[in-house]
Amino acid sequence: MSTLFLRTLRDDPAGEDVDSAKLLIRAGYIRKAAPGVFTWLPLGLKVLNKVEAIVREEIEKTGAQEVHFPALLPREPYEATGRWEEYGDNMFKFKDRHDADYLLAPTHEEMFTLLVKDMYSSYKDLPALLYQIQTKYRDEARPRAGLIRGREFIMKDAYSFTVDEEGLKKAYRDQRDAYERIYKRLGVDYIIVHAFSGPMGGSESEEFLAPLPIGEDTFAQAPSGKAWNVEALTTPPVADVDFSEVPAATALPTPGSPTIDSLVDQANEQHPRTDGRTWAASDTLKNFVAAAQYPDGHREIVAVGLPGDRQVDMKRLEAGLSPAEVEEATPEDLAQHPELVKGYIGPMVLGPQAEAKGIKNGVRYLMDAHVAKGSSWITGADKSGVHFFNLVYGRDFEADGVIEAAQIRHGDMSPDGSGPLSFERGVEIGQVFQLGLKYSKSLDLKVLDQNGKAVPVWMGSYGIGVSRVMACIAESHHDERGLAWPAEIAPAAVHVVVTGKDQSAWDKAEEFVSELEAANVEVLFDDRPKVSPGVKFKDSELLGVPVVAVVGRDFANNGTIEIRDRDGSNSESVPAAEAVAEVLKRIK
RNA sequence: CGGGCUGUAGCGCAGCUUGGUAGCGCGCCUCGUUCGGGACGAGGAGGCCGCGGGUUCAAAUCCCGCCAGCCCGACCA
Repeated sequence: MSTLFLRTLRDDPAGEDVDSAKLLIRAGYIRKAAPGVFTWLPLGLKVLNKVEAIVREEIEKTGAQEVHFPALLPREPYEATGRWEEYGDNMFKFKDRHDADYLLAPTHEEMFTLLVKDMYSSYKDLPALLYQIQTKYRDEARPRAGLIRGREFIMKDAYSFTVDEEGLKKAYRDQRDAYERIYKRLGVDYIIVHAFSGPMGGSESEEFLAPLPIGEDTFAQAPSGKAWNVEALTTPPVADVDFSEVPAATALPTPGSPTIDSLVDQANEQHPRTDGRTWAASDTLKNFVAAAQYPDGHREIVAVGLPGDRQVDMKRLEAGLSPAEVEEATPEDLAQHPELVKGYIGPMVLGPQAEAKGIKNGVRYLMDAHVAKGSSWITGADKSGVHFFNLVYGRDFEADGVIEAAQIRHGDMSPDGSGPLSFERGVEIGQVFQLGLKYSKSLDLKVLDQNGKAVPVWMGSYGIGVSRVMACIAESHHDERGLAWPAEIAPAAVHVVVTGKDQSAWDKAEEFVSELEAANVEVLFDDRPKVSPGVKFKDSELLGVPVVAVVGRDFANNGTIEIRDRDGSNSESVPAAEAVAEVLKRIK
């Protein structure tokens, strides 16, 4: 360490929000170069390289071959898949001196697809499995959490190319298994959640999340142990309700009730129930008007019916209307639909009812999956200050379809019916995806099958956020004194500290380090002269190497070397002659 | 993109209200003492006080503009 390029900091850096970023900077592993952009220092690179090595080793075991694309790419391939536009401001775009458009790749599906298209044209060439470990760029609106959400980050991305869906499923399975091995070896906790595949297209997809309170993704867990990304949650079918006793629907005055709260108050005041119960928000049906903007430029107005006691979850709604981007209908949107009376919008002017009445507004009416057939509602009567009571879904009105739009709450039934859901936060550290034919179709990747017929290739994509995983490990493996790396990725196996002014201890430490190195043990040797023991101990805790060996006072006094774990536990003083064996025992 | 806050030595910060020699802690250099839990003494190096303009005899400090960073929100395969 006397020559290691390192400067540890005593104070937390200003402006870092998460422990992993603070500690990695303080311990001299990384340095911030710009928001969301970091410089890797020798110790940080060591850890990163170890993470990469494990990822490489396990991915190679699946038969994947490593390639390396440029990060700097021309516009054309991204134009072909529509992502030049779709990525929007999140992609770093710029022009070269000839005024040609370029980008810093946020992802490489296009390039992999085109590469295979260039080189292969027969079913005999497949399956093919390629991967790279690459720096990716995304111009995040707001980078945060250090390496966890940066604008430049390192990712392993792999792609499978197979002639049929069965091949894809097998490749998917293989990668998924490899991911489990990787995360286990890295010593990072993970949970596999069912994911919505989003604008990437395709069908089956799972995310690997590191459960961390600082995570930005919320996932739901069922008692069965299964987990879902909130966007991917489905509501289990709700049983039909018997409405034979429900009286005919009536439109009643509810003056000044444009909101659910005011409506419930008005209903209880003006039209109290006779069964002793009071009206509640859950008795009302709220009709939310959304605008769906499709990639082809088409804008559709959609109404969604959902129980009044639930909020609209825009992410889930958007997932249901994919690939459209969804926002609440603007005043301009509503101006085109005078039949939609703000605050009093009801089913009777929407979907099938509208058509039956001859209102040709083209507004699709989608029902949230929580709403049971046969359930009766208080809902808008399309006139200011008037609501329907006892309007029954399936008797008085119908919908054009069912959608997942309502916010999921703690305690809701899980999709597999195993019990109530609970929620936790996590950081996405990997994702496996059955892309299907999306990219092969848009980029025309085909091979000739046995019959000489050109067929599109089935693709899968598999990503691991390498630098992000490292940060997650730092995030979950530290205490108030510093980092505490799992042995597999620690920058060294043992941190040897020499203290005191006794020359024999310094000589012994040198010898000890040589012996360890001869035994193939990676050593971080704190041989800084004129640095007090306290500083060296504090730094050893900050740096987080799992085993610490101290050659100092005890050696001078009685020839022993103290060996302990990073957290100070399992401290033992062993005769110098046995110290190497003791270290080997611990790092086994 | 909206709201809030902050830019002063390598790092963390004070000074700004009330204009007048630019400070503290850590780190760094030299000498000596110390040497198992962030040692001590003495001496030292290091600043376009974010940038530009204005007010003033005089601006880190007051005014205007810009830029950058951080936090909350929007956004986020």
